[in-house]
Amino acid sequence: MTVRTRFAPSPTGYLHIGGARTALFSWAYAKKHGGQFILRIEDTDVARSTPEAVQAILDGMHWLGLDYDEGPFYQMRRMDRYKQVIQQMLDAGTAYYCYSSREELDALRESQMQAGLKPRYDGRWRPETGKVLPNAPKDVPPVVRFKNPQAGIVAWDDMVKGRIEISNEELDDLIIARADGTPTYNFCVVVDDWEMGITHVIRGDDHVNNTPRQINLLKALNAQIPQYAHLSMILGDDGQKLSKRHGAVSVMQYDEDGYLPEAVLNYLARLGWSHGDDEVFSMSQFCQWFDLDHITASAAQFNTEKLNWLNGHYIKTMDIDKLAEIVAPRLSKIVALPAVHPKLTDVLALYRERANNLNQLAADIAYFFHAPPINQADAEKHITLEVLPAIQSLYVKLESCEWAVEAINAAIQETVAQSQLKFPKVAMPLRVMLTGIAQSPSIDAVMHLMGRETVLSRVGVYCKI
RNA sequence: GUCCCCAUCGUCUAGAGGCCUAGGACACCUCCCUUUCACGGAGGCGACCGGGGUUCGAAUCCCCGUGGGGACGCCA
Repeated sequence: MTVRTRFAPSPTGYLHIGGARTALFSWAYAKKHGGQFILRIEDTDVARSTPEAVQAILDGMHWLGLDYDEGPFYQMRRMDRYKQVIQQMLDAGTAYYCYSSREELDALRESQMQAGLKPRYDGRWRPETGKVLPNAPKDVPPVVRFKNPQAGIVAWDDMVKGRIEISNEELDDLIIARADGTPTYNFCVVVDDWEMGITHVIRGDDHVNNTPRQINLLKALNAQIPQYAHLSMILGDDGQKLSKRHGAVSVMQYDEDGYLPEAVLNYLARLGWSHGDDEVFSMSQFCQWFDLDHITASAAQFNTEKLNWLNGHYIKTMDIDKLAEIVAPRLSKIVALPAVHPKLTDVLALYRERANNLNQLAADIAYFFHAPPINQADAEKHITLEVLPAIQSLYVKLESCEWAVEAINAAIQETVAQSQLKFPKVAMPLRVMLTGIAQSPSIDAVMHLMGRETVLSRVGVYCKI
């Protein structure tokens, strides 16, 4: 039996970080076992589903590189099939019409809650041998309910949480078709998982409560029961549940915020799953290692600091040409590139070591491409009357020296010796003049890369007598 | 309220009864490297929720508490 997994988001919002991890684990599990990963869009909630959300999910999957073998399948396009199955169940007596109005149901729920009971449908329209049903009201379009077993237990061995048993007494007859005839979530999932041959359902643990209902439905349909693995949720950086206002941003927001998909993927893989002490690994390595035995059963808190560290790691180690490709558009947003400028890959070679964010990296190197604003505090601290004569004499040397790192360094050393200043006394003001701030890589390397013309023009500002 | 799930450093985690004086990573601190800031290197700080069992032996198994979370929709 080949493994078939699926990711089944409802298009009511972005692909957020929790959904992305669920997708990642499902994807990896299929890859690991040489099976198929299926994307299914659960869009039966017509009121809340939007094409924009569908696109956002597709974009997120694409950015992360989570490719699917089949799909995307849209549930709205399978309506006929669902209705067919509902009719079969009606005919087989495993489902029935219920004419209770919403108001009636609300009142029932209310009174049960008051009495300290779990709110459940009381089965007033459930046909039973020997039971006399009320007359169907003319003005209430009926819903279809599943005739859930009333005794016994439903149990499954969850691949993450272990054995879970629920008494059928806890369950009620869930609605599988609305009054307008459209099928509901639990029913569509069951039909789809069944007909798409899903062998492993890997999903968020907010679905644990749906599982016994789905298993009962599957049994009523004589369908194979898949394996279930329920992943615990991801909490925000502050330990709070992710929500619209609480960092539940789209994965695409991470792209916008300067993160590499490699870093996000690696981070997510390690959040709730482990392979001994391994922290940094590629997706192909992950797909070889991934299993359901090493998934943590408890919720995990998102940690941006660690993501930053991983992001830095991938920025430092990735192919430099590819890095340049990614940084270029971010740089363009900050500065218009001049006709003549240092090669981006050369600049990145000098700067990637100190970066852990693509946007920050682009901002940090912008001074190579335009005259930077000078930080006043840094200027006042380092560009002093005391050092100006030395800078002026260096300027003259730079006009004619060979334009190589060693030669530039020699010129600075010579200036240092002649002026009897310490090296930093000369290097720091240069930094500020050239980069605008007091921190940069080796000043000689920066100058070399920047080019003689730019260096002389930026230093020259301070050399007018 | 009812049902279900969860519980190791601040955070992510290793841990399948003796390998645990509880390991790694991020963060933090110190030192080294150094031409500033980073990077890198070497150290350091820091945890088994509480109580009972079971056992020669428990972070690991069981029970009870406590705390946290989820679910109880004609949402998914």
